[in-house]
Amino acid sequence: MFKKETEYALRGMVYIQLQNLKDRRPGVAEIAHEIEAPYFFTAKIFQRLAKQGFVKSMKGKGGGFFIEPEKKDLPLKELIIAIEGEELFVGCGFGLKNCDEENPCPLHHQYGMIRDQINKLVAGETIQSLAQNTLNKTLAFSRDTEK
Amino acid sequence: MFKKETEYALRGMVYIQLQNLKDRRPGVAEIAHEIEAPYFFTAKIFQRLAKQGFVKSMKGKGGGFFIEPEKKDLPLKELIIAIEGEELFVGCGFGLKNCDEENPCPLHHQYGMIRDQINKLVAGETIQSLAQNTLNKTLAFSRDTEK
DNA sequence: TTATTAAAAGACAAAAAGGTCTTTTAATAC
DNA sequence: GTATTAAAAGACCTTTTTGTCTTTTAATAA
Repeated sequence: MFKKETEYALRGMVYIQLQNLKDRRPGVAEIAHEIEAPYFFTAKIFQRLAKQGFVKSMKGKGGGFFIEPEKKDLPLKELIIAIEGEELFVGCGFGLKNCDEENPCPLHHQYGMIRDQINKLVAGETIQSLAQNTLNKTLAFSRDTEK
Repeated sequence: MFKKETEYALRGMVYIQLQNLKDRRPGVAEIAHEIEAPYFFTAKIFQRLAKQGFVKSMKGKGGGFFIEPEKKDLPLKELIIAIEGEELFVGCGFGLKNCDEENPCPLHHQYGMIRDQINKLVAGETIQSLAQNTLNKTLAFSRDTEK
């Protein structure tokens, strides 16, 4: 469904938020390890997210990543679109350019319902809501769970 | 959602089926043109599908592709899996290897519902049912519609 | 100010996806 | 048979995605 980059970004953002709630700022090494993503790839992804303002970072000793309070309630959708574009949210299941109500592809209505659900999900959930899910439900999304 | 290759395959299969219903066997050139896919790429895709038994082909004059009666009711899902594997139908939205009921990711339940819908759609529809959709609904899935 | 820590920047590389083209094989038409 | 038509086979290429690594910059600690 999502690209690897998007998956790593989502997992990493939730991990950062969870740590921030404990007043910690995890660094790339910690994030990559916990979300089971390659170190350098993780570094690159979060550099980009930092440049785009989704996270803040601090260099040097005690440095690491953190999410500003006003950003933690950003819908996942915006993060996803920033990474992989919006095809998933607007495209036709059949891949047709000009598929619409006037001119529907054979999957138009059925696929439309699924696409609407995807939209609803990622527009409704936020990094914060996922972090809360994790806290509430005796969690599970990373090595944390192995305890 | 789907790979380009899958989209072309779905569009092409439906087009072949529609033409078969008119007792025609379209060739690669015709298929590629009608579904707006690159000629050589389309050729490669249908060679593979022929090798896998999803379509039959005939060489030489009057040759082209056709779908055997017993194959036309094959669920889209089988075709899709043959092309791009089953990740879409089994994977975790978060990309976790061991995400399950015991150990759910923060998106587990919400994403699970979407994945179930996708499964239901592609398990329920067939090349034939899509062709019928097209015939019934004053169609639309290709250049045909430009009339 | 020097050492250390950690992110930023950016080059580089491997793998997968997407796409192109030439040659070969098999069918039909003559 | 020969010519023609059209798929099969397979080499090749381009772009995107995924991943790696080195060097630079900025922060803190001593």
